[in-house]
Amino acid sequence: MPHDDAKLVSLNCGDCPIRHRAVCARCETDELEELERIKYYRSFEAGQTVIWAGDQMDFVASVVSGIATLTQTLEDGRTQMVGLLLPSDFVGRPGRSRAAYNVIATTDILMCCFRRKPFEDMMEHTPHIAQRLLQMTLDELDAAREWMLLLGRKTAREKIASLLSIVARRNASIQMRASERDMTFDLPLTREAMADYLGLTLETVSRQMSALKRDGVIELQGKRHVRVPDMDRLLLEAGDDSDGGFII
Amino acid sequence: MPHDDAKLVSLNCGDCPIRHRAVCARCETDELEELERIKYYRSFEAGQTVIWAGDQMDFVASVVSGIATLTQTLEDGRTQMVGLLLPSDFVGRPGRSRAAYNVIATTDILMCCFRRKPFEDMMEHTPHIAQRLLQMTLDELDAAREWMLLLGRKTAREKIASLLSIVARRNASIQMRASERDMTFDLPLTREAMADYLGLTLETVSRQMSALKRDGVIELQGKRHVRVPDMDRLLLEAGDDSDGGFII
DNA sequence: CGAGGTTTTGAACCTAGTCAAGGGGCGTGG
DNA sequence: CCACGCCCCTTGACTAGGTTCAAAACCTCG
Repeated sequence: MPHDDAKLVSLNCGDCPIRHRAVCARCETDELEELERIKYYRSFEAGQTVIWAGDQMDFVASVVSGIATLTQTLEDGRTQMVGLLLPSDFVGRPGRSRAAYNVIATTDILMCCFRRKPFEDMMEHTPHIAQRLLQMTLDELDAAREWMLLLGRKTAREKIASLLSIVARRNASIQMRASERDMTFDLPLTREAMADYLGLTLETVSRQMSALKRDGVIELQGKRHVRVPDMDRLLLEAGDDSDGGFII
Repeated sequence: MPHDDAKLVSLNCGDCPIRHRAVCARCETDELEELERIKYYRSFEAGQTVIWAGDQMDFVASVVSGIATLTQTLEDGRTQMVGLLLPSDFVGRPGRSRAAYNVIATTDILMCCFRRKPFEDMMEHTPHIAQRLLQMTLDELDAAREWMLLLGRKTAREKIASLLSIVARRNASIQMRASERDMTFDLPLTREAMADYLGLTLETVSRQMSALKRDGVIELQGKRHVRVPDMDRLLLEAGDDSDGGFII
């Protein structure tokens, strides 16, 4: 039995930090009440495995806070990250009883879980949930496809620059100041996790980080704290279209 | 204006070859009638571009027959395939007015199109469509993630073997004889398209095809016709788990 | 038969991987 | 307080897998 060490938490949906971005975003008050009855919280510490691929999984969940990764592995141990789970992201698939991927907590995380069967039943008569889940899944599919371009066609340097701009952009959107050229943030990932994200080795990640630093594209304070003096320069290094690939 | 040369076709939903697998799979007769009113057919010849990324797109569609590809490109021309569209697959995204990817017909194709606005409206009050679309999108997301593992972590030889087993398996499922060890099929893709799928150059694809042939994993009659004498051997070469990665 | 597109093959090159050693920060325990 | 071990990261030297550039074979279609 996993999850033995999950701590118990209680939270009112109305006060939930991801209330307006998670699967429940479109739910009305009465629908929230129904969800409230089947939900429970679980927390995991940084480094813990939330679920192993192939495990029985009788819940689905939203990430409330913290960061987790979705990874896939080949028998010989080669591993590829296939998803990065941020607050409000959804874990699990309605209608599927076994996990398809490993879910690993990168930082301490809190998850809002729903027992799978009741959740599936509720989806049947609550279009608001299915609608929101569809929207979220379509967004994830777009992100996965962007990522495929990165994995298949970008150079190591471009891959690193792309990852940094993604993290920077996400950070900016949280702090609500996307316009500034100068950006500072903490990398939530180890070099190894970055390598698994980008389809590289950790040595290559390290070398390219050093190269970007040497070339003045980024500044490092410690291993994880990054300053980007010129965001446009970084985006250029990432090799994307100048607009960052946004489509409305 | 593109699509000038699209041929007109007429088809009754009841007789449609993708009736039970496309977005409309779960629709009742009355819902089909409503769809029938907003649908129209378009056909494209092999090699034609159906849509350019960024183009205005005022329809969504199902592939009825033939094969198309979804590709993304960097400014310098590097291109990565991010989706392979087979009969019953869905094109376009409700709620989005501009295409995110290039859609290119690989063979002659026939598409069943729905004007976007009416389709979106219909989705609102027809849960059967949204439900089916969610299911299809989740499947696509799984496929994309499997693909990410391939792009990020597999060797050229494993990539080729993986692609061949995917095509072989799909072929078997259409012909309903998955149990046979020996399989024969036509590759629907050029070497260049294979390369774009796998994140390789066409030269590498060609070399690895030759190597697999030399090693007796596959037999070639012409460039495109493939015979796999031992499917298990091919799956082994693909580097996946022995079960092919199926999860129920 | 010739033209154009597709594929194969060869040789040189280069990017990223592999293997190995060492640095730096941090917590624990003497 | 310092020493030690541990983990994470960096750097170096070498290797290998895949790309690039180039040429030629193959196919199909007019």
